[in-house]
Amino acid sequence: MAVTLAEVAAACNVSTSTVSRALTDPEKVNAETRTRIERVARQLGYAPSRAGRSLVSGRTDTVGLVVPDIANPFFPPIIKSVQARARDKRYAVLIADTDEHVADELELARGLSRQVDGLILASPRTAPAELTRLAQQLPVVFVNREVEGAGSVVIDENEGMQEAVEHLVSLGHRRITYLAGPRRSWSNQQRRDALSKACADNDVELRELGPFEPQIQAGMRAADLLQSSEVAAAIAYDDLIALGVMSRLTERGMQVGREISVIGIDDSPLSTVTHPMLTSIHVPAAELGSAAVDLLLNQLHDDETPTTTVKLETRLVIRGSTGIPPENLR
Amino acid sequence: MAVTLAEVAAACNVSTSTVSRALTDPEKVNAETRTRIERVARQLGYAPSRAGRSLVSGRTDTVGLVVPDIANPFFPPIIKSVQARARDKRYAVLIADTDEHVADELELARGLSRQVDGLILASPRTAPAELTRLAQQLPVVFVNREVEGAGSVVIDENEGMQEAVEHLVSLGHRRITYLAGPRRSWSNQQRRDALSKACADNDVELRELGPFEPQIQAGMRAADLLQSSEVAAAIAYDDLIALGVMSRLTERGMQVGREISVIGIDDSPLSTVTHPMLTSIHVPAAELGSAAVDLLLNQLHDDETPTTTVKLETRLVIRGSTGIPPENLR
DNA sequence: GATGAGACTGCCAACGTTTGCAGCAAGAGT
DNA sequence: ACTCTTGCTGCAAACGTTGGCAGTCTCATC
Repeated sequence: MAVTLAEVAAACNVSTSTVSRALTDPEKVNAETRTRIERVARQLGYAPSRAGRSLVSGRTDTVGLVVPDIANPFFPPIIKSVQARARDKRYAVLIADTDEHVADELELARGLSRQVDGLILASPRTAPAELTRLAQQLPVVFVNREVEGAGSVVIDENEGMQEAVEHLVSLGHRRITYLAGPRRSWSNQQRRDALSKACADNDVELRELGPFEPQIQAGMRAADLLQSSEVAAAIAYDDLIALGVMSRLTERGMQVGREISVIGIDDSPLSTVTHPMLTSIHVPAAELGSAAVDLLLNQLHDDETPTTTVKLETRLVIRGSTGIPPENLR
Repeated sequence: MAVTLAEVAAACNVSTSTVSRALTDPEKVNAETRTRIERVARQLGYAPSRAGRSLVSGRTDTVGLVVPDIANPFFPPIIKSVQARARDKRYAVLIADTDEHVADELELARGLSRQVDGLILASPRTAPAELTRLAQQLPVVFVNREVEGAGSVVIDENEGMQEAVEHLVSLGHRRITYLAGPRRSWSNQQRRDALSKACADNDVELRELGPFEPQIQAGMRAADLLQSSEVAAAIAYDDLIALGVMSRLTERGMQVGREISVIGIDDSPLSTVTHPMLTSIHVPAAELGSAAVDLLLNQLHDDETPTTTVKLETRLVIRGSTGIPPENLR
């Protein structure tokens, strides 16, 4: 079916080795024959067989990417940047979606691990011990999670949270409710801690509702809880929950940004489709992806680079969903 | 590094052939040795090398999927269902994102074609001749586009459009503006034709604005055009444009669903986050994906099955973004 | 003219798997 | 006791690529 080295070799009256060298190690072969081989190869439409190459090299030139939910708008930018960076470096990307199903996560990663050189796990929720074990079996980089003995790219939500709390305080809020993400989520812990610290620093009372799955529906559920507990300011685990909250509250006649302030996290493109637009803590999603690829590829090529953690900054993006609290709730 | 057939064979005192057979053709080997081999293989954590297998079989057990934009909420459900179905059938999925860059589309597909058994192209915008040519080189299934000589899964927007127009007419609209998608998009043509027919059937005047890229920003641009041309009812090429329109109009103080009616197409999850919620023509995205995989796998296994076109139905989902037009615009 | 160096190329083994073919042993039928 | 079948297993080739090693040829040097 496909054109092989042997066919090119035959057409050029040289051996397969020479063709192979001409195409991968151009200096090692006579300039004249090289150009001839290159011409014929192009003419015949030769493309090296990945399988053949992979068999002898032991590499697949493919990386795996496991995400919890492609439909969550937080991930597509990450996926895109992973793909773009990988493509630059001549790597293909195999993607798996766990559908937020924690139990499948490890299984999918293991399945992928057989056909890739390295793995990127985005926002994994599997137990730390398992992840460490996985990272011992092949190069793995974690996004949005720090794992012992493996490379990680994480975000530092402290600044963003600090800014968010200060923003609310400056508007007159003294009480903030956190709409928690999944109970065992690492980033939920990070965000809660960051918020907790920011609240303590600013002498703000912190309450919590949840946990909620990072989905719009869950946010709608959160909205009803919020409404019945007379909350004036809420920071959600992520934009999806925040958007669900806004949608539901607006539907029920509340004026978001006046009667209640809502802040999301991720600053996904959706933040701008609602009215008012969602104030959100910006997360540099594209950089998360490319940094992860860089880390992984370093680990693949430069034998044993230390497993570092890259930390990216966050900042608050103020839009219309936050405002001065009503008098009775200050 | 990885456990090979040979190691399992050595541990069992049999030949590699026997191990291979025991694991792939269980009936061909003695029950006793088979169970022994299976046990040892599991114990050693043996997993067949895809490269080795691929080399002899000529197959990769991988399918490629090319989408225009992962971040467009229309595609994630398709991607998910493609992955799910492929996984059921023991296929891996390689994904490429063209970033709406038409020129890259073919290049990405060709790149992928070297490492997959078949290809699924979602909403491609490449010229028909090129697509036909591609389909001659390897099995390809097109989603949201009909191509000569290749399998296709498309949607029939006629019913949905008919329902949409009837819905608007029943509310009192006599004029509809179509917010066109990309000029050379096949599905834009389909949608425009379906709308055109529905309008003719219902004696409604049809106008058009555009083209617009399927992005929220473009929708915002469309909103300003709409506002300056006193339109009371608009049907957008897709939800993203519709959402951008709504967002921008609301921001500028217009009451969507009262002063102006907006209808989207795709019925993406985002339709419910806005206020009012977006009336949209529902497209069975999940079925698009799984049908595409089924078609492709048929093509891969049952030698030469006829290249059929699967057509899926659409229907209108009425929400709050449509309503009775203001008196002066009837 | 013998020797050496250097440039280039071919041979061959190896990667891990599958599979046609042949070999072998055991049992059945005559 | 002989053949024939049946059931199981091993041998070896093949898939396409790479790379170590050795071979050939040319040319310069002494």
